[in-house]
Formats: sequence, structure tokens, C-alpha cells
Amino acid sequence: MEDFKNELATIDTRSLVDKVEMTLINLLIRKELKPGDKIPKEIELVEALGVSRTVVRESLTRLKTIGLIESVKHRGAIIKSPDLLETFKKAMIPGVMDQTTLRDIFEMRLVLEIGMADLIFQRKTDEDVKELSEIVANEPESSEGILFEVDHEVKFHGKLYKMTGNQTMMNFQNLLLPVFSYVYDSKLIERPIKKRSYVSHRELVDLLKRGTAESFREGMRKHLENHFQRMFGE
Amino acid sequence: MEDFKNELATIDTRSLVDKVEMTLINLLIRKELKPGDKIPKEIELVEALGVSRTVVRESLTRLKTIGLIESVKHRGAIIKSPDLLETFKKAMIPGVMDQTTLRDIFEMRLVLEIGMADLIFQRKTDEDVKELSEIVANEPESSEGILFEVDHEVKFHGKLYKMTGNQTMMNFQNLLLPVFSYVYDSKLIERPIKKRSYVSHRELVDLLKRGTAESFREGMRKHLENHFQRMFGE
DNA sequence: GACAATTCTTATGTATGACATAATAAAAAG
DNA sequence: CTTTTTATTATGTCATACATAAGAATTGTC
Repeated sequence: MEDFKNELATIDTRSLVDKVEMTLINLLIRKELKPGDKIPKEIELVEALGVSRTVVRESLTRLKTIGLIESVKHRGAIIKSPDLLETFKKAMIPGVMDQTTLRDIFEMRLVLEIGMADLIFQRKTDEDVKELSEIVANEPESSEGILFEVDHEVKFHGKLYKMTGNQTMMNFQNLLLPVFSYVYDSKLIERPIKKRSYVSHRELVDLLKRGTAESFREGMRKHLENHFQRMFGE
Repeated sequence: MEDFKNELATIDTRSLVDKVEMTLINLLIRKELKPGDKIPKEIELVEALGVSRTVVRESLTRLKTIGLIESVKHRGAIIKSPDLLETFKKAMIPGVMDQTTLRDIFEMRLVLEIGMADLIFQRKTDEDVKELSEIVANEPESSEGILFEVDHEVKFHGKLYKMTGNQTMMNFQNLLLPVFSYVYDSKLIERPIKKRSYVSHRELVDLLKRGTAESFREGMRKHLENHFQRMFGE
């Protein structure tokens, strides 16, 4: 009985659509198709692959969904440079994401903001710093409402992301904002102890003006101290 | 003639599938559906929405593609906690991604590795450090082949990602590996000047044993100096 | 009456054919 | 030669039919 195991290849359980999808992706890779290139029309694929138009269309739908191709109505489909973030913007529904992932994402934010000091220092302009100063100047005293504070928090840190000059990172932050507010609102991590953070926004701007990438990085680390404490318990 | 402009609402050019997709996503959000919950079967959606099964199925295909739902054959579809990274693994074909995005992603790697010092220090175990020591011990002298070096580079830094205990970040790194090798191979950034990095893997392990999160962070920053120089050009 | 074997029933997967529509190309009109 | 009109074409949508496998219902056996 056992002998058969070696003779029998595992059966391919994938659906036709799965196979066609793989075939198409491999085609893109093998033929080194670049954005803008046209891909065969549905009928041609039907004939070449020997499956129904239904299957071909479903495969194409998948590729469209992940942003690899774009179809111009009545014209055909073309390769597209996928906007990675756009793709899962739709999937970014905090309510349906499991808690571990939410925590992970929250952590990644902290990691990114600490690590981006060099990019900021390399690319900051006087105008950026001025704008950041104004944002800080408009911040209310910490005694005022927390909702307002969150708003300013987003403004300040958002500007920092912009200053990295890294569009992908900016998109990333934008994408993650709903997750952050969700995490704040939920009981996922305990409510902030709201002890004054060791380094304020104001001080960070100061480091930006007169400090170095290193000092700014450490300043940011201390600024985020509250968050770290909440993540690691204590 | 001009007067009409105010009277006329802009026509909705979205396809039926677009609308159904939005409707379904809003349903998930409004009804606060959680992973595991069942969603109506195709026929029911057909009747409720007044569109053909073709349209419903194409909408569902999209949701499946971004990982929001999962369909069990002949049973129905259920809500799924989307694995965000899995989603665009398929779209991660460096050849079709535009160069700016590739650069951005490469930068994000540097940012992450510098920023993750705290996570590593918080969660490292003796075993981790031991394993890392062994990886370093097996590294060839820098005189040997570059291909080998890339391999060890991946091993070492990959282990660091693991040590963060952040699954999402690990997946992220895994996902980005093809991008890195592509960026290396391409002329996207100039070939490394291969000046000895200021801090070696060996020294990093040492910082991990005897240093602090801060010193390790700065060590990593110096270790990645080569990459930064190439990104920023002199 | 409990359990096993068999047969529906059901929901998705796949195939086929049809028609609408809009972008383009081709043909006709001036 | 330019403009207008008329095919042509490829995708979007609809309708219908059947295959298949999971689960439910039924039957059969002891």
C-alpha cells in the first residue's frame, strides 16, 4: 500500500483560474513586459489557453485588482506599474484585521519614525522647518482636549513623513492612519499614561534646526517613549 | 448653456462591479462583520442587488483577491482577516515597478533596520544572540565572492527582523527581498563602493551583547553607511 | 434506536452564447 | 482633403446550463 506514495504525484487542486493567473504573471515576467505594453485580448487568451472566457476574465480581474494591469474599456488591457499601497487600502479595515497584525503595524510606525531621521536631515528645506514650526506654534497646551491633540499629532508627524521625500513611505503612513486611530480607540493597548513625553514637538523642531541626524533620532525615540512603554507593558 | 452645469450632477461612470464592490465593503464595515462570519451567497446577492451573477461574482473575486473574504468551494464565502502582505506579493514584480517606487522601498528598508533597535533589544533572547553569533562566525572573509556575501547579508539581517518578534515586519522584509536583489543588479543605484562598513556584523553582535538599544541603533546606522552614501550620492 | 451507507440538495466553478456600448478604423459624402 | 457616417472591435453585462463536491437528508442494516 505504502508503495503507491512514491508513484503518485500530488494532484493539482488549483482551479483553472488559479492556473491561468499564474500563467499570465509568468508571461509578464518572462517576456519582461513593461508598463504600457498591451496584453492579448480576452478572446485571444481564450483560444491560446483553451479555457472559457469566464475563466480568462476572472483571472484578468485578479490582475486588475492587484494593480498589475489596467483595462481601458473597449480598447484592451495594458500593463501597469502597480501602486502597491492603493491595492490594500481597500483591505485596510481595522475591524476585520486580527489584533496581532494591528499591534505589528502600530509598532512599525514607531520603527519607521525613529529610523527616518537621516532621510529627513538629508532632504529637509528651510521651508519645511518653517512650516513645522508653524504647526507646533498652533498646537494647544497639553491641557486641552485629547481629540484636538490627536489631530495635531497627525499633522506634525505627517509633515515629517512628507519631509522624507519618500512617496511610498508617505502613502504608507496615510494608509495606516485609520489603524492608528482604531488602535487608540480600542482597548488593544492601554490608554496612554499621558506623562509628558520626554521630548516635545517643540524640542524636536529645535533639534531639526540645530541638531544632527543622530540627536534628532534619539530625540524622536524619547518623544515616542510613551508609546513604547505601552507596547512593552511595564 | 452654462446654466446647465449647476443643474447637472456629474454622471456616475463607475461600472456595476465597482458599485457592487463598494456596497459589499460598506456592508462589512457597517455590520461590523468579523473574520469567520458568513456573507450572503451569490444568488442572494443577485436578488438583493438586482444585478447578474456575473457582476456579483466579479465583485467577490476582487474581495477575494485583496484577501477580505475567502470562499470555501460549494460552501459559501466567509470574512477573512486579510494578510496584507500576501496580497501584494504577487504584484511585487520589480521589472514592472517604476524606479521611484523601487528606490523608495529600498530606502524604507534602511529606515526600518535603523528604527528596529528597540524592538530587538526588548525581545532578544540568549538563543537569538547565540544564533546570530554563529551566522557571523560562518561568514567568509570579505575577500571572497560577492554573491556569497549577499547571501550572508540576507541571513544576518533576516535574523534581525525575526528577532523583532514582529511578524508583519518579517513578512515585509521577506516580500522586499526580490526588490533588493533587483536594485543591486540593476544600475538603479551605483554599485557599492565596498569600502569597509564602519561597523561590521561582528561588531553589531557585540553591541547586541554588551551595548544598549541606542548604541546598537547607531551601530546599525554606521553599518548601513555604504547604502546611505549610494542613495544620497556623496 | 444507533450507526453506516446511500441519495438528494445546494453553492460554487466553468462553459457558452448573446447583446450593449463606446473607441477606433474604414468608408462615404461634401 | 476634410468632415460625417458607418462598420468593426473588445470589453461589460446578462442569462442559462451543467459539473462537482460538501453537507444534509434519507434509507438500510443490525
